[in-house]
Amino acid sequence: MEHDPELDQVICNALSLQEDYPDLYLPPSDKDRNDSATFSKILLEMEIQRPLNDPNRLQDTLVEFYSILGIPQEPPPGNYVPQGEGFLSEEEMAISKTAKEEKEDHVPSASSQKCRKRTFYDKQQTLFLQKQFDCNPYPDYVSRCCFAQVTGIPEPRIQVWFQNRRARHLSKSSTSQEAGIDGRPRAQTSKSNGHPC
Amino acid sequence: MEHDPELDQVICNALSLQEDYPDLYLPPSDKDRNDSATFSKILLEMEIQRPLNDPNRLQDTLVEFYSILGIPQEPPPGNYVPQGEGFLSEEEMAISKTAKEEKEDHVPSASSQKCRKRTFYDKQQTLFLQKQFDCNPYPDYVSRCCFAQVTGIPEPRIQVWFQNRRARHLSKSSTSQEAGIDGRPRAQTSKSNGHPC
DNA sequence: TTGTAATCTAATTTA
DNA sequence: TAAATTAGATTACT
Repeated sequence: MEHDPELDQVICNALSLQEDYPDLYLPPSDKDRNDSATFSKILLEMEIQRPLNDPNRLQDTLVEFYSILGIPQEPPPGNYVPQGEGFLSEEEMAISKTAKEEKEDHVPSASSQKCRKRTFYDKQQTLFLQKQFDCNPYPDYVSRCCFAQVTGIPEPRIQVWFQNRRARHLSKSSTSQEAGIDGRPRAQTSKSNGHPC
Repeated sequence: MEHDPELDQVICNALSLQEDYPDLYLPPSDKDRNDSATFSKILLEMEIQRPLNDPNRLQDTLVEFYSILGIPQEPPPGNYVPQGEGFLSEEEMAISKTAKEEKEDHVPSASSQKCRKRTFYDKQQTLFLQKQFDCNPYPDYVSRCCFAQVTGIPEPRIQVWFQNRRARHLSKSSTSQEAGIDGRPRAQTSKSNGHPC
């Protein structure tokens, strides 16, 4: 078998997707996944490349395509209400309420949800991350993925957590002390700023 | 029913998690999800708060806990091999090979995977994002989620895409022209740098 | 080589 | 107080 760079690329993409979605680590329920893939494919292939910045129009479009695909739920991104009783079951009613209120607001571009909502981590998660931070304030991607697996916090959030933590902790220690932290001291002046790959 | 801020917080966390993992938009397969939740919970509750920076030790720990939970797969983050034939079925063998090679390398902290592997987007995805960018180079969280749904690209990746795109496109146009782009011109000097929430 | 995804710092805003 | 966002600079890889 020869080396196929195109296949390599496909694999890299797939792995990267996997790593963004730890759910894919689980035994897959293929039917659902294919539905999702089909959905995206149809949307893209029908070349909906008009600007989607009018949320109402996009909302309508999404609902339309979901109904074409025979998926009953309407898909408001950010407040979809799961039907099953797994994982989020206890919050279902409240989420439903939130979604309805959002609907009545009708102006998501206002103050209702410009930013991603702040995530709050519980004591165990914070403690865990702090321990890792004390050991190495610059965890690489693999480590971050490990932390994500253990804490249940998505890897991108963990990355942000470490960024913010470094901003607070390292700069403070560099002003008060000589930044004698294990791993790279790093925060020195403003040179060699890029990533350490 | 009274207002419960604690419940609100739980809901916010849940929504944020959902938004990081579009898979949760799908009809959930509850058993699998509970397995995952249980896994994380056990790991946290047994207070594995020792530093996880030795990947080999973590690897062993994860395998051990997976076996405790009766989950047969070993979970190397970044190169787990899915068993089903959905979504990634075509690449299974090749991914398996990659995972095995990674295993033999045994030194993930070297050059094998410090960074997240670069993701490549196909023409349609790029075209779609470019159209959105031309319309508004500062999509808010809701818009980014919409783009994520349509393109199948995870929201955090879309955020990075727009960051890089702004870095290239906006600064270039501001030097050559007067930055007369729709939406905020923004990139003017170096004041009011924070986020626009 | 060029283009682009990923990473970092520093400053900032919001809840 | 801390998570989220941005600009700007940099690095790695194709």
